[in-house]
Amino acid sequence: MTTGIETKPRSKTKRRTAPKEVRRLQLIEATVDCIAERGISGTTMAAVTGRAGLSMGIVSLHFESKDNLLNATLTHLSQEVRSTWADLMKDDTLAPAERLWAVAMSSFDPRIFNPTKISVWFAYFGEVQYRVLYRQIVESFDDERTDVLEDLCESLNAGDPIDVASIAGGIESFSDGLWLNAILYPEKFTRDYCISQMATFLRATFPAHFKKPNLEVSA
Amino acid sequence: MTTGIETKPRSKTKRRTAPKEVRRLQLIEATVDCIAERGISGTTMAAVTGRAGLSMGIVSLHFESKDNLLNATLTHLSQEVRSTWADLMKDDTLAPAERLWAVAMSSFDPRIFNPTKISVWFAYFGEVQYRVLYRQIVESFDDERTDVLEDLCESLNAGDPIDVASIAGGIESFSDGLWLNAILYPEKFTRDYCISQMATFLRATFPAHFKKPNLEVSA
DNA sequence: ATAACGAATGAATAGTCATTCATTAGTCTA
DNA sequence: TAGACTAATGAATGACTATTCATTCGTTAT
Repeated sequence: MTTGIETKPRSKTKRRTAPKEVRRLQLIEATVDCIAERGISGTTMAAVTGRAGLSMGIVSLHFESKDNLLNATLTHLSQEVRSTWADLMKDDTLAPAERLWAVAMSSFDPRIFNPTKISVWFAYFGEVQYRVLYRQIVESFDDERTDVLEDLCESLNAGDPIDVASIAGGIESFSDGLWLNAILYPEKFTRDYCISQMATFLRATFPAHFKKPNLEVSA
Repeated sequence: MTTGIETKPRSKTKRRTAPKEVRRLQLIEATVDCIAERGISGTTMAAVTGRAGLSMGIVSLHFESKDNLLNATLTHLSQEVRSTWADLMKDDTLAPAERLWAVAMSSFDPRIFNPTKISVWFAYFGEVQYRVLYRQIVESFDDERTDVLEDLCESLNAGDPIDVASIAGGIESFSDGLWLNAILYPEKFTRDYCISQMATFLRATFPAHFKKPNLEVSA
């Protein structure tokens, strides 16, 4: 620890063995925090394991290598985003318009829409160009969401398939753009501001379904 | 060159001295290419200087340090984006609606909207959370564009100031989101697709000013 | 209680990289 | 052309980091 890396002081109790899944999650969460604080390249093994309160060798024990840990962390983030919208879809009392609204707004659920998580996402996006696996992981989860959005647009719109794909693409782009601005300009792009931006977007896109006294976000 | 780094073979002619500005630009351009290919952390001094056909020591001669080179590269990119829209504003024969259209569409000018440039932008965005200077550089150029967009919206809208800021924020977010998707999904988010997305957005936002047989992009 | 096993440790290793600076080469002046 | 000045070089240096593995420790079964 020659550098000024902030580490959670190792617990004074004797070391304990723990189930594989506990250790994996512990390391993934430490990785998320490290990336948010110092970026992917600043996320050294010493920093991750120190923050997790474990020893250096533990990563190869549970993930084989740093690369694997980084991949697992991205997969974990993707699953977290997926469950944020997919859980809402389980409620089958919702009308299609409400479902579309809920999925679109789920991007701003505080569990995933916060400075730490968003900055980790953009750390990965910054490497997507030359890390094939990162792109594949992100794509596999995004595809699923795109399909759901397209189906929902279809059921509202009865439009031709091309428009449906385009509208779904617009919703996703807009929400990605709001995420980026949320880390660039957190003062302006607060959660409430982003939600109201998305609301305006949805109302303009489906004026027949979303009226002025708008539906509320469920999250 | 123990790794497989691709370097432009050093020219066989004798080395030449060159004006400071030539060397600086040469190094900045090599840096852009390197970042697009291997990310910021993969952008080593050996990679940059090798690609520029120069020796390792040259960076400290012209930029003092790697950090300075990285800052200068981001500033260079920002200036390039700025001049892409600012040059269009020089044409004072354009009506406000045409000016707004032109500024919004300038994001997709091939000089700045291409895989190399966009991926370098996102490499920097990925570090913006913990590199104060990166955020400051981006912000200083963005503020200027936001002001211009707000003024143009104002002159179209005659709306209240809050709406104007919000609409400008929407245009910027949407264009950022299209950029991100352009590197994630280049097959779908082509230049033409992004332009048509932005056209739809502008028409929905200002139905009175942008009719179906829409204005053409000037770039 | 103790043996046996797997989890966890962390010092040592091997490698990478930014920076330095003594040296070399091109250019300009007198 | 000689001398002086500055641009450019690249080997050497020192700092940092992922990975390894012999050792230690905790837990479980007997």
